[in-house]
Amino acid sequence: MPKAKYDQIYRDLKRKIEEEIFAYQELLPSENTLVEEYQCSRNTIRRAIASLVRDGYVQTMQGKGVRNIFQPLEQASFTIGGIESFRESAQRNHKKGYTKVLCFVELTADEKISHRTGFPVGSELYYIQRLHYLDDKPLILNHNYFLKEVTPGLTAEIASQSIYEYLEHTLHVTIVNSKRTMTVEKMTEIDEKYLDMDALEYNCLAVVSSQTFDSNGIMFEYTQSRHRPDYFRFQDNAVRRGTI
Amino acid sequence: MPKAKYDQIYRDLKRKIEEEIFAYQELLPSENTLVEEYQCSRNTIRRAIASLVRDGYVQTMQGKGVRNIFQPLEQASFTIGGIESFRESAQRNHKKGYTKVLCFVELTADEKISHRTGFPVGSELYYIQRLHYLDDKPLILNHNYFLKEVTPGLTAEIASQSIYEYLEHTLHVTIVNSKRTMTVEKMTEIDEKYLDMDALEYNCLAVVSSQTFDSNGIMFEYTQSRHRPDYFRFQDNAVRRGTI
DNA sequence: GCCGATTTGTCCGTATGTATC
DNA sequence: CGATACATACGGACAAATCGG
Repeated sequence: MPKAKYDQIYRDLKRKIEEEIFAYQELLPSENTLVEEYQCSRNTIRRAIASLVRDGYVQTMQGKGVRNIFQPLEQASFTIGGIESFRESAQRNHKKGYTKVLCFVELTADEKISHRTGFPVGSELYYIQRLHYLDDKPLILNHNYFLKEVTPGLTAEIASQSIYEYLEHTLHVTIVNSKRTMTVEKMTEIDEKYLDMDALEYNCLAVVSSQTFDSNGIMFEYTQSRHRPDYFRFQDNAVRRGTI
Repeated sequence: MPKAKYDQIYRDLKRKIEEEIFAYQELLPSENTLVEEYQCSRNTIRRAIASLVRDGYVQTMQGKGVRNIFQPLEQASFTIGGIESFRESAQRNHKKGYTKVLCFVELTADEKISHRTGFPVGSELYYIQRLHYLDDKPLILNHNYFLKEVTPGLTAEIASQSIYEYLEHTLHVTIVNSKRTMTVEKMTEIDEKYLDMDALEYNCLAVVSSQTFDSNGIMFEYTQSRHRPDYFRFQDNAVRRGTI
């Protein structure tokens, strides 16, 4: 739980924007006004605002002010945002999810696995195959590779609950950074079977591959998530350099 | 051209990382060392480093240092990054691209268009349909909607070159923010025809929808880009809150 | 068009806290 | 324990863009 002042201000402003206390296209109070309001330095206010810019909530305009450009949207489908587990995503999307473990083995990275995942040859790994359900529909087929050295004691039981919860709360591994690549791939028979798809309808999947790093800068996870295309949605906000 | 000091330092460090002057997993010089080296304040150094973190180039570790986690990758296919035009992307990926204009009309947003694009009903728009080729292969079918008020004088001729170049250099519109959504959609007959696809192979497309804002916080562009799945690749870096 | 007030952008110096070694 | 390194926060100065009179 971050209790930094800039983070509290950031979250307070974010809430006010989401609750439309600031209207769309309206200017937020000036930085100096917010300094008075929150009793802090201007730097701290600016840091909170920079985070809102990165989220695509506001737009700063030199000489004019900070404009609210947040539009509440009907997110019909399952939306992927920053770094979060399936559980957290399910909660944020107000859905009930559960996870079935299809396979749980230990293995050593050979040349082929190394090339695919980015782990060095010889790394001791857990390989886990899981199916994520949302509202009783199988949506995501997940292939996880975890570095045993960083994630000792992982079990199929834990994998059926939340691996991230185990990592953060029991092992105190902190997830910091995640590099993701999104592509579209042909559906395999395995995908078809587990995701309950008809290849005549869709014959492709949305595939998200990610490498995740812990607070020591060690890559400890490689995951390939294969998503049902009709429930996949990825959101992003790009900002031209200069503001952050 | 940003000539801010923090931006120069950011780009210099980025270059050194890309050229592997700092090795993978190596620690960068400490902030205080960089303060000496670049003759600036610690805040300025920290700002440059924060940008590198956001790019997924480095990882900061309190009490330890800043670790280089950049891995040069073989980007076999066309990669999408931040905000950039097709032309810029083509150059970055070292490919030759050209653009064919399929349709160029002016229209007024009705209820349906408004709902799809986010423009208010009654907005005067340019609607442009374009096909982007890379190495003589049609890769992207683009549907653009531009707000006439912000982008006056747009022509089919300009659209066949670079609309963004016209906007930035002639109209001096500065693109600041872009909200994007990625989904996978069924291929239509139009897609199939123009993108030269065989629906028996792939029957889906990667679809990127984006709303783009100018420096006044006005949404002036809505674009839907329909990508050939076999050449589509989107990269992203997610960071847990706290660093930025 | 100019001037002054307002607002955001950049940069600096300093102090203190916290994590690592 | 002390030294080192990053994290947070403050306050101040000046630049650049905008707006109203």
